[in-house]
Amino acid sequence: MKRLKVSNNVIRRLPRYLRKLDELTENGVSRISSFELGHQLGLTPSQIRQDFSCFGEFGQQGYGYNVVALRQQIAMILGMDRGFKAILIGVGNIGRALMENFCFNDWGFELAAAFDIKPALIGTEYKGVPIYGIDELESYLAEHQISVAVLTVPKTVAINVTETLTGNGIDAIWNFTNVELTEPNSSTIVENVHFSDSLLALSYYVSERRDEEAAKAARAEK
Amino acid sequence: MKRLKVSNNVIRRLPRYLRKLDELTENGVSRISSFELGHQLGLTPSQIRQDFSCFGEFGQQGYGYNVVALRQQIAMILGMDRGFKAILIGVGNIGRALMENFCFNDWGFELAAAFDIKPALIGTEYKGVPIYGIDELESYLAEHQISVAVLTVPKTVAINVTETLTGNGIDAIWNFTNVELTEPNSSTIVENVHFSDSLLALSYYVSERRDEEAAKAARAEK
DNA sequence: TAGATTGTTAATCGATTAACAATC
DNA sequence: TAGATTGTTAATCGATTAACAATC
Repeated sequence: MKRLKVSNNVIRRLPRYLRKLDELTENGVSRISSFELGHQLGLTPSQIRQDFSCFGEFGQQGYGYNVVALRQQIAMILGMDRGFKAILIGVGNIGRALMENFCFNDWGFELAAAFDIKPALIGTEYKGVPIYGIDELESYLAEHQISVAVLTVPKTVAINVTETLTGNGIDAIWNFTNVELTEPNSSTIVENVHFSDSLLALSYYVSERRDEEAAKAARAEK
Repeated sequence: MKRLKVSNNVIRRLPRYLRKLDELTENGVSRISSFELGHQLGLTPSQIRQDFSCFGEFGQQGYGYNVVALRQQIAMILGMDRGFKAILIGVGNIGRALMENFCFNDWGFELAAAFDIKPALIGTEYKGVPIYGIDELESYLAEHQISVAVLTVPKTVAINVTETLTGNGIDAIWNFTNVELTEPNSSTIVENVHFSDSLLALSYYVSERRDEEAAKAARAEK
């Protein structure tokens, strides 16, 4: 029953497998080998089999993997069947964009409530989700079993709100602010979505390519 | 002059260093050792010195690193001083949220234009950025030197738009759609922002913790 | 049965950590 | 000068890849 700790690298690949399997299902593919799956994802067949073997035996020799069954296993591993509840803090632009476009249900989450400080928003609903005042947050958390807080507040209040969240039984924070919340002391799980980090990595690779091209051109001129 | 290829892991840490250094500057800290920087970021001093040494010698024995100077070096490594231009495709909720909230300039980018298919938007401006029709995209790319396309279109048209982009000299795509664009054939740089992958990783870690707690409780009961 | 493909063990490769001489 | 801390080389650790017996 006791499973060896699975490395973060493996965990980060699981959602990609899930998306690919969904895509295969959509296209009517019902079985796939580690060779073909690896090819489509840019991974080696070995790695794929190693990854899966962290959690059990999902394939069949000589056949491969059943796409639907494998998808379901991975969904379970990721906890998509647990009905985790989430709340969203900060109904600004990013908050609204998430409420409108991101389908929490598709990934096994229920967005139960949102919180903001703006009086005009409090008491209203947005996309079927009730919006409460930020001062009601503490009592709300006491009365409801909430796992995840989606943090979409302005930078300036992020630390403050985080303290309220961690102090009142939130398991994890999905952090969209630019603030680094990963404190060494806290036991709260933090998942950062730092747009800027992503863009800067892109920027590096574009720069690198430009330099390579420039070097090539310089060599050609001589 | 020729630098050994730097690993992706190192590149992904650079933006974190940058943010931390900005925070230190804000707090009036002007010098820092690899020991202290590592402590604040949850990394070993060794790793930090190794990372920097991929790009040069930025510290001083017995002193540490000058926060402002180091920040500037990292910014250059990431290409933040190159004035890369970007365009945004798809002025929906996510697109608008980015245009409103994400400060491209802060990270060295200029958002030069946006494109959409909706007639009501075409010809207007949003946050100072002109919006053109999607049919003008090809001629626009021919006339302007654009490095990066921010892809915030609906899933259904993502592939189509991508082909236009890659076929007309775009270096990189910052992909906010749920579609996996990393084609094995294309040479375009793709940086994916998959919200769902991030949330599912979070979901896994919450599940794991819940299981641990349940196991603990079960043991205590015996 | 023969061919295909798994799950797993062993080998390789790469990334992180430790150690230390150099030097501010 | 003495203490601190770098940059770098060597040692360790972990992740990926290769190989292959098991078996559908």
